[in-house]
Amino acid sequence: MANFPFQRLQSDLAELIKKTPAGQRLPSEPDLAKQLGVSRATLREAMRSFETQGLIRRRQGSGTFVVGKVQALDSGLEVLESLETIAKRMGLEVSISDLNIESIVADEELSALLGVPQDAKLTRVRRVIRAESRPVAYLVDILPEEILHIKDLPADFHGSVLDCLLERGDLLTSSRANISAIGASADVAKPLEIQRGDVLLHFHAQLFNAENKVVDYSFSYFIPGYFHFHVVRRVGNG
Amino acid sequence: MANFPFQRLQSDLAELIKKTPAGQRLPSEPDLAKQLGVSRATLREAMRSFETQGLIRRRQGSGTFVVGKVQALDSGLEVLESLETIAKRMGLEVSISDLNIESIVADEELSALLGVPQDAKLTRVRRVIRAESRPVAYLVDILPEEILHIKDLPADFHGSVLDCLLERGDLLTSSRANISAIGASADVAKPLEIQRGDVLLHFHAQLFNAENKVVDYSFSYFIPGYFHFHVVRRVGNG
DNA sequence: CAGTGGTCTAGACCACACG
DNA sequence: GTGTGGTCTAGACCACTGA
Repeated sequence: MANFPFQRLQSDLAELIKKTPAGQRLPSEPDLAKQLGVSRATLREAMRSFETQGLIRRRQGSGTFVVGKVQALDSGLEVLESLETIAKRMGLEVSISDLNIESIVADEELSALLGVPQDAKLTRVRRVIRAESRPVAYLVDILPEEILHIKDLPADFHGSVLDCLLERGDLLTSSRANISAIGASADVAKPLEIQRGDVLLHFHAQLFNAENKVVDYSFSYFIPGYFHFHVVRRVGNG
Repeated sequence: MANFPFQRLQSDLAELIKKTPAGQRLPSEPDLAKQLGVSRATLREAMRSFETQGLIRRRQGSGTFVVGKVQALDSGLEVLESLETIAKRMGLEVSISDLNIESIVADEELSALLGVPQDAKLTRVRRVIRAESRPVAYLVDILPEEILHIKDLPADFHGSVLDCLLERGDLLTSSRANISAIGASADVAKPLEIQRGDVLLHFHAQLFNAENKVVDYSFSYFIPGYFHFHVVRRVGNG
């Protein structure tokens, strides 16, 4: 018995996943745990990283499946584009699910972020973005109702609030995005069909119009393996 | 007994941490688990997110401590600056530890990334960056030996390879950084004094000189709570 | 040395998918 | 119903800290 079960386990798992054809189901967790000589808890912990890399997908009630090589959505951060636009350019299919549109009221935090009075009415749009039928991102946009009323959203809304505003002719200039990493909370883990605590890349951003007013505040959660975000950084004058 | 132990647990923990003075030790894990009516495994899972937020710090053998409010290092991604430069501008103390400088040989991957022949000699610099004595980032730079030989590093090297090259007068233009999120591997968890699997923000970047040659390839791992990275994104012409 | 966090185990019960 | 992954428990052993 190795002294470091976890390291061994990860390489064993990597090998197993590699040699399993795409779409195939892995042995069940209890079986696999026995085969690999570890407890189920340890096995599950080791599987997490493979899931955030997009190599496997677990589905409650049905099993854990090996995923074929995924084409990640590739985007430079200097330009703000919708995921739809990026996907289209790359020739990928994306769709949305779990669409939820609600009218909410500004609390202290939102009133500060959006520059509106407290208790102002807001529109919140939440949805899951899927690439090749897999959930890959969870997006939440919050806008003042004057900017976007629930009724303003087209019946065939297909995922991007940004594209909606642009098509309408709104003059938008830029977005300020904060970039972080978080563990998935229960709220976001469920729609993304991942485990609570799984690693996510997280943006929260303010979108500005030509008058420098905030028209949209958004939270975005990305499953890392499905995205390649990059940015070119100028070297500061030394 | 609540049906959702975890949610309750997280808010109970948040409250406990809030009302505990900075620097104070929390009860031990077995004690706390009993107090809160959960198993130790569940308690530890719930504590993870507070650690990546920089609210608590766990030290093996001594205990879990509440951390006073931290001033995060704030940086725009348009400009590449060393963490040292950022910290200095903000009036924060940073130091380095676990400095390791080695000569290595290019494998296939590194030869492609750095644009050097396979088996070329490279210099690798690894170190932990600490802010107010806490580990907050783990940085690895890899450069061709012609660019930076081990002997070229000053005896008083204090953390930034970028600053080193700039002070020497190298003409550097820009860096291309890829941004992702990962769970900490054992290798990086140990020097950062966090748990394996904890959430980290991850950059890997190529640094270019005036001739558009790659002079440095770097991996960076950041504990999310100690950093605020942001970027201004131009709205793509719709 | 006693007490702490770090890791792992074995087993239980649940919610969900599918036949 | 049966089998899957999702969650939680109770307890063990280890490595480390600090008196």
